[in-house]
Amino acid sequence: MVTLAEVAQHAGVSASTVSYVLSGKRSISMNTRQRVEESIRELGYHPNAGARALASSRSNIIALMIPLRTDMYVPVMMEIAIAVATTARAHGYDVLLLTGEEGPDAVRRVAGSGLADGMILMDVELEDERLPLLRGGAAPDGARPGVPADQPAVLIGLPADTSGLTCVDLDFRATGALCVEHLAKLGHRDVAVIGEAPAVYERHTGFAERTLDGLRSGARESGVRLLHRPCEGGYDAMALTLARILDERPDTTGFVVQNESAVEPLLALLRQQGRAVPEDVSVVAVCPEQVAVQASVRLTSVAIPAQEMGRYAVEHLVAKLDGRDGDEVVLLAPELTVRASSGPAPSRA
Amino acid sequence: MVTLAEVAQHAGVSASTVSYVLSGKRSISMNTRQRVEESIRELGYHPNAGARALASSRSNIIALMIPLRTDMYVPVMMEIAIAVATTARAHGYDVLLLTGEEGPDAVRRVAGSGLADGMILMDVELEDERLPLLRGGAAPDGARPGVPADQPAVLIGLPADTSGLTCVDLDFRATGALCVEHLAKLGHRDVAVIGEAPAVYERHTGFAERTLDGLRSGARESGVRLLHRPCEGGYDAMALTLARILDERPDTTGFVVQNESAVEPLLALLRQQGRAVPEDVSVVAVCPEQVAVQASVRLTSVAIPAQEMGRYAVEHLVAKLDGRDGDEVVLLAPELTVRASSGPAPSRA
DNA sequence: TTGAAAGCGCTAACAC
DNA sequence: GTGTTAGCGCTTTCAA
Repeated sequence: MVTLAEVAQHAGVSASTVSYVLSGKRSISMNTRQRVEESIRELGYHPNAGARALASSRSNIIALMIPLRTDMYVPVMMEIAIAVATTARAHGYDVLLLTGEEGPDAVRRVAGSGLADGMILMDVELEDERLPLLRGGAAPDGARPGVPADQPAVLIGLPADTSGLTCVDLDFRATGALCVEHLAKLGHRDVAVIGEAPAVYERHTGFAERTLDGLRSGARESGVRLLHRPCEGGYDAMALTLARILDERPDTTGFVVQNESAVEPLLALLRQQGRAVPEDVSVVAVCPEQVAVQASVRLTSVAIPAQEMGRYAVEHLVAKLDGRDGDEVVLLAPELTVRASSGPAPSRA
Repeated sequence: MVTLAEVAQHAGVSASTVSYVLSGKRSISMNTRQRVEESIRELGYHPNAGARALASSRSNIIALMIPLRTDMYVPVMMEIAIAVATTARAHGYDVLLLTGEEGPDAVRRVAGSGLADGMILMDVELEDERLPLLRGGAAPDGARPGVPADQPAVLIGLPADTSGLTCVDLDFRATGALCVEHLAKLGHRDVAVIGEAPAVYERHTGFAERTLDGLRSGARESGVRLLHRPCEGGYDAMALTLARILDERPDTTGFVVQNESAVEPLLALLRQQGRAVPEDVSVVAVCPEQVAVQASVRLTSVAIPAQEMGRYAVEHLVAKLDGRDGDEVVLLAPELTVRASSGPAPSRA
C-alpha cells in the first residue's frame, strides 16, 4: 500500500506538502505541485480513508436511509437513491446505504461512530421515531447520553413537526388540490381517489395524508364530491376497489390515482367495462413521469420529481456540513401535465 | 465525543481491555467484562469508525455497485440492494452505494483508499472493464501501479470469462430452456420471445444473451420455431413489436416475455385483439414474483430470485474476507411456477 | 487475565 | 512557500 509519506519521499518534499497539494488548503509553488502530482500518479497513491477520517473528523460519507418495505414507489426510491449517489459524488461524498430496519439505532450508530458526516432520510412518518435524534441541539435539560448534539440531516418527506429540521418534498397538498381542480374544470362532479395500500396510511406516512388533504380541500372549493379508497397494488385488488366505488357512486367520471401498481389495472378494467378514457371517464395520476407515458393510455399526471428531490437533499446537506445553510423546509411545486387520459366530463344522461 | 480511553478510565481498566471486550479476541473475566459493558452503556460509547479502520486495516464496509441506468429490472435491483444491505448488517458490515457512473475508477478509488473491504458488482457485462481490476493476483508481469493485487469481490451476473472471479446469478440459460420446454410440452409450435430493450443486448449484458441461448437450444431440442424480438418497455413499443411478430408468424401461440414493462401491455393488447389467455395463446414470463402475481392474468413465470442473489453475494464475500472461501461460480436453478397464463395450444384450424 | 506502548496514515497547527 | 511535529482513537504485539 502506498502512503503519503512514500509520495513525499519520492517527490522530495515533506508529508504536509503532499497533504496540502491534495487538499488545496494552502498555496503551493507550481513546481512543487507538479512534482507531487507526478509522484502520486507514478506510485498510484490513494489517500487512506480511515486515516483521513480519523485525522480530520470528517468521513466524507453521507448516509442514506431507505425504507425496507417495497409496498410503494419502488422506482421513485431507486431514482432518488441514484440521484443522491450521483450528486454526492459530484460534491466529493460517498453514500452509505442504510435500510429502515435498524430504525433509530442506525442513526445512533452512524452518528456516534462518525461513519457518516450527515444523513438523508426517506419515507419519513408524521411522528417519526428517528426525529428526536436529529433535531438541533435544543436538548431540554442537559445532554442525552449517546446522542450527539445535532446530527446534520435532511429529510425527504415532511413530518408533523418540522422545527429544527431540514426537509425536501413535493408539495403533496398542492398536488392533491391541483388534481381535483383539473377535473373540476373539465366538469367532473364525482371524483374517486384510488390511494396507496392501507398500510401506507396506517403508518402515517406524511405524503399520503397530505395529498388527501389537498384533494379534500380542493374538492370543497370546487364543489366536487370525493370518494377515497386505499388500494393494494395489482389487478385483483383494483377490481374489487373499482367495483365498490362504482357501486357507491355510479356517477363517478373522474379518477385520481396515487398508486403506481394500480394504474394499469385500472385502465384495463375501465376498458373491459366499456368505459372509454377520456370520453367517458378521466384519469389523473400522481406518479413518476415514466409510468405516465408508458401506460396504455398516456396519462395526465403530476410527476414525482424524484431526481430533483435527491439532488436537493444532497445539496442542502452539503451546505449544512459546510456551515453554509440552516434549517429549511423546501416544498417543490407540483406540475400537472395534461396528456390523453383526461377530458371534458360526459353530459349527464 | 466519548472515546475508548474514557470508557477505560470510567471502568477502571486499561484501554486494551476495553478493546478486547469489544472484539472478543481474548478472554475477559466476568467481572471486568460487566464493568466495561456498564461503562459503555452509561457513557453512550460508540467506537470511532475511522480510527478502527486505520488501526485494523478493515473498514467493515462492503461496496455495492449498481447500474446507473434504469432501463430494466428496477424492482429487481432494489430488492437486491435491500437484501445486500440487510444481510451485510447481519454480518457486521455496512454498505457503500456506488453507481456505475464512475466505472472502473470507482473500483480503484474504493479499493485503493481502503474505504471498503470488498465489493459486489451488479449489471456485469460480458467483457466488463472493471473485471481486470478484480481478478486474483495473477498480474502477468509485475504489479500494475495503483492496482491492489486482489480486491475481494462478488459479481451478480456472469461475464464471459469467470476465471479468478466469484459470481452468483440465476441460471438464465436453464431458465430459457425451461420456458420453451414448458410451452413445447403444452403443444405450442410457434413461440415468440419478447426481450429486453435493444440497448440491453447492445451492451452485452450477460443474462439477456444467456437466456436467448437457452431458449434457442431448448427450441431446437423440442422442435419449436422461435422468433426473438427485443422490445422497449411500454404500451406503444409493445404494440409495434406484437404487430410485427404476428405479421411474420401468424401461427404464434406461445410468448416468452423477459421485460417487466412489456408484460402488462402485452396482456392488454392480446385482450384487445380477442386472443384469450391461456385458451388461444400462452404467456410465460421471466420476472420477479410480484409482477407475475399482480398482473391482470396471473402469470406462469420463472421468478428472478433477487433476495437470494443479494444474500448469497454478501455471504460469499464475507466468507472470502474471512479467508474461508475461494473463487466460485454459483448458478441458481430456475423454478417455473405454473399459473393462469399458460395452457394447451389450441388445435390448429 | 490484564496493562503498557507502539504504531496505523493522515491533518493541521506552529514554526520558519 | 515549505518543513516539523503532535495528535486523531483504535488495535495489537509484547510483557507481566
